[in-house]
Amino acid sequence: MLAHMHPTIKDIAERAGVGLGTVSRVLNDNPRVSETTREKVMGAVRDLNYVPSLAARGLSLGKTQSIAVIAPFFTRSVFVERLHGIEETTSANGYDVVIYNVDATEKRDRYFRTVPDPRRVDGVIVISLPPSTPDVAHFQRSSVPIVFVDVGSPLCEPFDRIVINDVEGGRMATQHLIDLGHRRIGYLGDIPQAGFNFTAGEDRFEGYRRALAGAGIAVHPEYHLDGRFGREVARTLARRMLGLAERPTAIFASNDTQALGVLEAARDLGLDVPGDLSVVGYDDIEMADFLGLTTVRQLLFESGRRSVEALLRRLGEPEGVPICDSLPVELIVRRTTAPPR
Amino acid sequence: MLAHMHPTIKDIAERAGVGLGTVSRVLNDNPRVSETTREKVMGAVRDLNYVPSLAARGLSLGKTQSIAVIAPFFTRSVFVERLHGIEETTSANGYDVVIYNVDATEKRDRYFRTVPDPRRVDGVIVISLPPSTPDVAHFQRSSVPIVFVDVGSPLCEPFDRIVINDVEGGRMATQHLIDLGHRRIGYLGDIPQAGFNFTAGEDRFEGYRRALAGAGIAVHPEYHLDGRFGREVARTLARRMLGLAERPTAIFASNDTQALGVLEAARDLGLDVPGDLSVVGYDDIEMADFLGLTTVRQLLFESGRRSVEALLRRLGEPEGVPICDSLPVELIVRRTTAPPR
DNA sequence: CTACCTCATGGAAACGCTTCCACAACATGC
DNA sequence: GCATGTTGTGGAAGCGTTTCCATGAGGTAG
Repeated sequence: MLAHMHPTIKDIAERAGVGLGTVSRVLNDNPRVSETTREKVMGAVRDLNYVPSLAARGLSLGKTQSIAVIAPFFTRSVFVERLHGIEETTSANGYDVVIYNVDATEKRDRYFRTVPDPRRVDGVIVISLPPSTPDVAHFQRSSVPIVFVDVGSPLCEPFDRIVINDVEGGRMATQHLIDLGHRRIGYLGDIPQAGFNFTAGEDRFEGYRRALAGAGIAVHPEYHLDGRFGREVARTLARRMLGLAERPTAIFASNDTQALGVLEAARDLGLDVPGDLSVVGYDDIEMADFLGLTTVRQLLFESGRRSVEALLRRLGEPEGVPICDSLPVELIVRRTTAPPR
Repeated sequence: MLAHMHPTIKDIAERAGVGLGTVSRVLNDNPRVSETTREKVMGAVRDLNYVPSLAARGLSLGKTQSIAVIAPFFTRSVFVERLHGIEETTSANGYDVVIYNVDATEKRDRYFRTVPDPRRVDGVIVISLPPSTPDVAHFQRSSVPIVFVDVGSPLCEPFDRIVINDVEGGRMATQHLIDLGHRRIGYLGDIPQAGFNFTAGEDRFEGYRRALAGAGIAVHPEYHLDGRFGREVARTLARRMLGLAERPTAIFASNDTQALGVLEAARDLGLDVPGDLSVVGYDDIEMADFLGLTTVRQLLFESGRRSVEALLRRLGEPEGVPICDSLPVELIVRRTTAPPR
């Protein structure tokens, strides 16, 4: 017995003594089927353990029941959390998630060109990767709905997007330090990784700049350093900044990982945190809680969830003005910030 | 102009002035095509910007060019790292990765039943989730190759698998403490999350047990506590263990996250690490390095890479004895272990 | 009793690909 | 000169769905 073979609607039709169309109608809840035949068919479906072929349905319908996620460095907690929200919402709605990890600009370009294909996926979520003008033109030609998460670029305005108010987050972090009485406040950012043009860093810096301006504090160029993402680089840079004759009494790092580097640098130099140095991070990754790091929390999981919802909405309603969903940020004050001595 | 429509091989055939079969042959590098027609076809492919339909090819060939990963709690760093290795290797070989995150046993059961379907994916990688006997029967009936990663269960022997020598890892960690002169060594494990039957914890405990036995140290029941995965629970349990009249001078936690909880407990109780208490973790997640946590490193990324390689091998060679690839573990000594006072 | 709807149903066509079979054109061996 | 390859090619069949169209059965109204 070919018990392991997969039955097709033809097998079901034969066993139930009905036609192919009828089986398909039953499976798709078409009301134009009598109750008795419906039951006969459902019986055969159970008997033969029928499972429809997604590929065949996809071919016939032009739908794949799967959505693609294009994200950079998906091992970083920030992306993992977003992906988590995406996965949960997607699976709850009967879609599959296909992940495309971008660890080099060539991969991004390749995925941007090949993934948004209606025969491949029903929708695409792009995280933190701003497209170029040709990319946008290509996306618009494609009939696949695209949602951008955490991409501030104005080029994305024709598409649905979930944005984070990073300017506000940067402002809040900096204002917190100002409110504590700090005047010499350093900023440690990550360098827009060659060609990636992440915008979050710049926005957070803009918030920092505005907060200082609002308090009438001049931006001291030596208090602003950027480096490649990662703890080690941040540690080195922070050490340099803390070695200045008139060193800052507080440092705002544009993400928690770099904030850890700052903490290490402080430890290296024998500086007490928060006594000699206040430190604020950004993202509120798990480690931040463990270390008592003051930071700015963003709704990562939620951003993933909403991106899927936006996609599903767009699938039902292809036309219509693009929505822009802005997520709030929140300052989480812990033990690495205090008034300066 | 329907410039945005996707051309089919029929369009290519017409434009190149050849038949459908010829186009297909060119696209599949069939040698039975003359050089001149091959060039004509390739020209048409470029002109029309042809991209083949995966669904159609899949339907015709019974292949999908995608592999599934079924993993529990994929936000935990351990799984993220493994997934990273999987994604990288998979994309390098022209396959797509579809992720199925298991956060409840029902989801695991559902995925186990529905995902290993040759019409859905070409292969399946299961991480840390031991199957039941009926599951195994179902997997064997299915024609989809399956690779298990980090599943010690003997039920998996009919399948390819990548295993981690967790017994040895547990032994190494414990032996390290014994070598330092500790005799009162606690063990903090994670509870086999209701129904999941993760085996790693038990194996690590077994290693702990053997190391003690080898040194002629009796296992003290009060020095062994298990709790749900997570820092907070571990913190509570560790506090309990450290509150004993004769408290342990060292604790081996079965994973780094729980080791963090132990560190917190020590902090709570004003115990100096490693002066009053030595702590060893397991996994070597990023935080371990930051905190100077002594731990056991396993090759997470590598385990992902190898699982894909095993799958690809199996796709080329469906029959043949299942391979069992055992990955080494390594003790990383940092600053949380020292001889007892 | 006839004309006309409605409802349930069967099956062909279409989706875009691969593969197999048939055939034509030409070369080879005796 | 004829059988016998060999090579390149075209196109039909098949993969498993959905959908559209045709049909027959039964119901209702005149």
